[in-house]
Amino acid sequence: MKAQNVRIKDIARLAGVSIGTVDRVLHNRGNVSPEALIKVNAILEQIDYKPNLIARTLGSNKNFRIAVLLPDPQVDQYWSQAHAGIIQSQSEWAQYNIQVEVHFFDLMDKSVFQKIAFQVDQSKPDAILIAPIFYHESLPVFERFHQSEIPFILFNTNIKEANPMSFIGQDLYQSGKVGAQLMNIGQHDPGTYAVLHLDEDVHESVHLLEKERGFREYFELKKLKINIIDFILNPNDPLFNSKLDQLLNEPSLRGIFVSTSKGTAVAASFLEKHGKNNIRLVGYDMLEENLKYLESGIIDFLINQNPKRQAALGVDHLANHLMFKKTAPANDLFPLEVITQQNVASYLSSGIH
Amino acid sequence: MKAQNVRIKDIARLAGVSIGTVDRVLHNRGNVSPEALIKVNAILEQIDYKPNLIARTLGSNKNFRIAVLLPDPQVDQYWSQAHAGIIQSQSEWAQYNIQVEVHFFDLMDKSVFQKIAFQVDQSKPDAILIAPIFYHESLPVFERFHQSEIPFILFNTNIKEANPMSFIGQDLYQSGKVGAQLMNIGQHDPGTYAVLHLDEDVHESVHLLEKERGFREYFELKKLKINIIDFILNPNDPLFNSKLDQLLNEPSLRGIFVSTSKGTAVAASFLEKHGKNNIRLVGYDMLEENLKYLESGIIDFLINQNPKRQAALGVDHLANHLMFKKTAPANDLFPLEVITQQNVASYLSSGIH
DNA sequence: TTGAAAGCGCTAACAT
DNA sequence: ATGTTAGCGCTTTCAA
Repeated sequence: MKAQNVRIKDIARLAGVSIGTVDRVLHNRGNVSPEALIKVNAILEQIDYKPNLIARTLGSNKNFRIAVLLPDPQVDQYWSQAHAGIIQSQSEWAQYNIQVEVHFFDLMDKSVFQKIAFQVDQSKPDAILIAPIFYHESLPVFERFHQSEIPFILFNTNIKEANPMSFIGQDLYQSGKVGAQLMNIGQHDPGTYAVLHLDEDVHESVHLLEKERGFREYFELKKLKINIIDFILNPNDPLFNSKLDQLLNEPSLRGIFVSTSKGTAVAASFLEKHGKNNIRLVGYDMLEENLKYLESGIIDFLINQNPKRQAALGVDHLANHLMFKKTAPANDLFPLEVITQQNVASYLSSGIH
Repeated sequence: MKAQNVRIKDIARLAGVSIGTVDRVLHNRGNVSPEALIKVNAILEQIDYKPNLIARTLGSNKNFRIAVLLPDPQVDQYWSQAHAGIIQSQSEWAQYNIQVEVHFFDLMDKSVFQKIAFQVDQSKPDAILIAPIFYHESLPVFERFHQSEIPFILFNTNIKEANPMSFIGQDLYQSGKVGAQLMNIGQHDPGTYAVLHLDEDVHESVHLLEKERGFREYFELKKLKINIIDFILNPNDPLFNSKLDQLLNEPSLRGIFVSTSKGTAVAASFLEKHGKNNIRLVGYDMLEENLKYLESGIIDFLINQNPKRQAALGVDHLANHLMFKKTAPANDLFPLEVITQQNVASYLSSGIH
């Protein structure tokens, strides 16, 4: 029942000053004479002082607000998984008097995004976690955050110009290379491969193309001469069905790589409809529909972006920053998890996901 | 700066008793009159009291000791990764006055294991984390732990009879099925597959055979008629080399599944020596040597058991149990992570691993 | 059986 | 500029 750490009180005694002075030195609060400063610093250099964070938290009895800006989880399961991550960390940090408030914006309405973001800024939260889906609309938002000196973390989508506290997400280029490798395993004869960007909007297209770049580069580096065709398709396009049908009738087609989570199930449904069992399908994320097609063998691989953990970690980083002054990594790049029929259950049951 | 939770003080005021009495009721410490009990419980039922764990920790200024029993990390990189996980959580919990002490035992010497385990038991730690490599030698150890009423968690190796607080690790049967699937992807013609259990000792053989069972079952369920041969080999066996050479000369050999992390590199070196590039190799864990062979393409897939996180999580569960009375899950089954040439970097760089 | 009070280590307001 | 003191919410001891 001992092995005590050094306390402020001890430092004060050793330096021959009061605990108030030590506290001032430790936090650079000023109002301390050069002599006192020297005495205290002398002790601090000899001794390994680790502040008791528990006591600090209790003593300073602070309340923090973390605002989260998230696409509406009602519309998209990917974002509802992210939301689940927020909910989780919300309850974890409640005991530290950190309030996590979520603000949704419509994936289809860019103007609303800015409006909400500015409102959030005006409400002066202590920190912000944001999924900046809309590139152009985000830039002025980041500008505001910086003006208001509110620390913020990006997740899911990286925007270099944002200059955030940190980014949480995956390396999309490398992600595309993983997709290509999964496509290539055990495929011996050359053929045609399709890269599909299926999305209602092109707002994410920059990022999606990054995946395609990785995908293509893989085959180039391996010096594999194959035929790659790409499509940027809006499922609401009247020509959508005919275009996909046409693609599937291509006899040399060996595999399809879909860059979006929602699009993965769409592509799978087409493969199923056409009864194409020998075309490899690689897509993204553990959405319910995707899991169904993984189970039935239509989808061969899913690359898991783990939105839940991304979101939860975002809140954690911010909370640790506010509460314990811990610095978050500038880039928290997530592993590129490969999900198959055989390991999917282990991912679903593990508490981490 | 508000949104306060209910405090003990509030409950005391509402119930018309002192905070001491409320505390006694909350912790069933007795010495409470029926009338007081009723009054306090009445309030507790109306109100959602969530104790401030920070304050509790500080108030009850306790010291806990967690003992970890681990194979010597000097000998085996797998265990040095586990050790790294311990080190990490050690520093995280230090601020809570929780001391994590590690005790190593020799992988080659079962008798030492028991001796050390009994010593640990006698030193009366508050909780124990143990990797029970030796099945028979472990049973009496668990017996002692139960007698001493020391809560303990198993990791890496599950022993049903141990009746521990929880087990942390992977589902080995399912792990074997993943191995089989990775072996099977894109393999069209039937052939011969080898399952290799390469280990200095047979102490883990029960568990290794569980992997083999999953491996075989995969092909049976898929109704794929292939030829599977298995070897239990000790690398120190004088016949070891010739046996492996013989295997590699089998022309119908399509793939090798190695059930141990160390054995994976051994098998890889043989494949390299024989210049066999078209034999698929699936093994375990991100040991340095394995990563080298993954890089060069000799190893096709690694299944990651994530010893570091297993160990760290073990300490976390115990610490949360002691500190915050949180109950750990009875089984914390880890995802069966698939590592390839293209996603290995993302695993290495992600802070989680 | 009960209430009062000291203390955990730190912060922050308040005298001096 | 410096020391003192009153909290933060809880545990634990000590009188009553």
